[in-house]
Amino acid sequence: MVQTKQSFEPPDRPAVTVDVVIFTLREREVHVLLLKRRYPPFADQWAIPGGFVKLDEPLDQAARRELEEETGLQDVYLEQLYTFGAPDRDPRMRVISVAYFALVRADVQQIRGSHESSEVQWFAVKALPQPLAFDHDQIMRFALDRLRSKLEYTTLAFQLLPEVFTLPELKQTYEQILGEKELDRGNFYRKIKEAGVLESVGKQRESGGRPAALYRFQANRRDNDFVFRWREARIEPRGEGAVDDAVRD
Amino acid sequence: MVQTKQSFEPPDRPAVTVDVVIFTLREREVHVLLLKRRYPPFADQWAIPGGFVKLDEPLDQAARRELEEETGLQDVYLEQLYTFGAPDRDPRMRVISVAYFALVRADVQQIRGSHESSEVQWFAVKALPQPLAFDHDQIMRFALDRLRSKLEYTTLAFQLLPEVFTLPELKQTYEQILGEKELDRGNFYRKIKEAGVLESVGKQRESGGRPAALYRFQANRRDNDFVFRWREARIEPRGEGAVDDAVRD
DNA sequence: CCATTTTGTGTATATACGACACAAAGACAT
DNA sequence: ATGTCTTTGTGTCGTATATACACAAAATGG
Repeated sequence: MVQTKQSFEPPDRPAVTVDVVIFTLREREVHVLLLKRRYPPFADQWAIPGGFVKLDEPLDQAARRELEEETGLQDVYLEQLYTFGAPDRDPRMRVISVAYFALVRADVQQIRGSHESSEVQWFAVKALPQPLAFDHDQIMRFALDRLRSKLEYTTLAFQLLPEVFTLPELKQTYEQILGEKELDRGNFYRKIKEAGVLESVGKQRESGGRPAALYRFQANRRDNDFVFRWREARIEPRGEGAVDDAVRD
Repeated sequence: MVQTKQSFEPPDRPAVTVDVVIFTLREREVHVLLLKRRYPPFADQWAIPGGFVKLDEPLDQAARRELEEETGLQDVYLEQLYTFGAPDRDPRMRVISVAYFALVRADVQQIRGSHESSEVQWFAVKALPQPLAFDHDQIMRFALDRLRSKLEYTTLAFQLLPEVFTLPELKQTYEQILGEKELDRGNFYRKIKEAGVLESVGKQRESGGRPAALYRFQANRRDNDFVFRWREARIEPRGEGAVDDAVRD
């Protein structure tokens, strides 16, 4: 496939990697998966999993491969986040990183440890080790911002919950991601039910007080004409344009 | 800077380019800048301007360089769009393209023709030549989707208009980008004025009927805490997740 | 000076939002 | 049993916001 042609001789090439911010829900809190680096640079610091893109490999396939290597998970929600390319972000060489974020369900927890690095560990996003290696603090901020903002108008939260869940669990997930503020139960329930994306599973489950009804996300709704806006606990709308300004990438 | 280190020998590297979708307003319509390719592949087809990223060059600086080379413009709004990396998107070799979109003001029209390609031309987005070279049709769809969706909650439209403009012009710009449907004048005026981002310039200008008042965008509002939602002419919310699905990149 | 065109403003109705009260369903203790 | 406690679920009410639409204002031209 690589064939030299007239007037198409690219200069020295940067390396290209994918990094994947993997979110999940553990004990009702949002967590991300980090690896501890064994060698310099940034030895003994925590980093987002990632690796080189193979020459004939699509970008999101590379992201899925990394995800699978680190967690053993397949078929998770994956979305490209942003591409980071500051010339000095890796001191060894020019590395351009296409960052992704992934959401894995709370009930599929057969996460296997990785072989490559000394340690793999879930961290609550509220208690991340800092600083992370490379520019991964910045990537993490991007991922969290995106997750928060998309939560306001998509069904992303369902990707984090187990197959079957209760409304209090769903509500708590929203609160976790959006911030501290507690959402109003009545308004939340009404809005989510009016959206018509929930399917009752009839059963119940105990949790201290009155049992909560179980629901399942309407999987058949492949027509994603669904918009679920949540404004009550609005986070400061630091628009992406401003973010970009801050990147100076 | 490039130094070989232990256990960090990347495989053959893909080439990395930046492509820039450049939007402007010409005769009240949204246009994009395209180049006609002189050589294969895709000879004589139209393409989005772009080029290789230099080894020590930040990504958005590369995008600004391409933009400047093609249009002579500086200090325009620029935002990273998405990174396209399908292995076969360029038949010659593996090329990963970081796409950007730019908004240039209508009044700064000293666009100089390019030297590199045979032709440079503005096209109305409603009358694009098709198909474009490479996967540029897809990139164009992405850019338009992003422009539309960001128009609902940011001040992006002002980046397309000249320094001083009228409310009918602003309204028409929104209509152009959002689609066909005509927005309600009363509601639009009220909303935009309540947002408090307009500064009256007092003067007037003729246009057939009653003269329209002139306004300037409040530049001092660098604090982008401003949110301008427009819902009336809601476009089908094909969320980015769905878009990603469609990419299969 | 009256018709026409386009800009600008006001109003009325419907819908959505946010705060809050209260009922329902279990567990547990007395 | 009965009452208290806790959490879930539903209803309501005032307010804000959105949308549709009417009408006034400022020019132009016969």
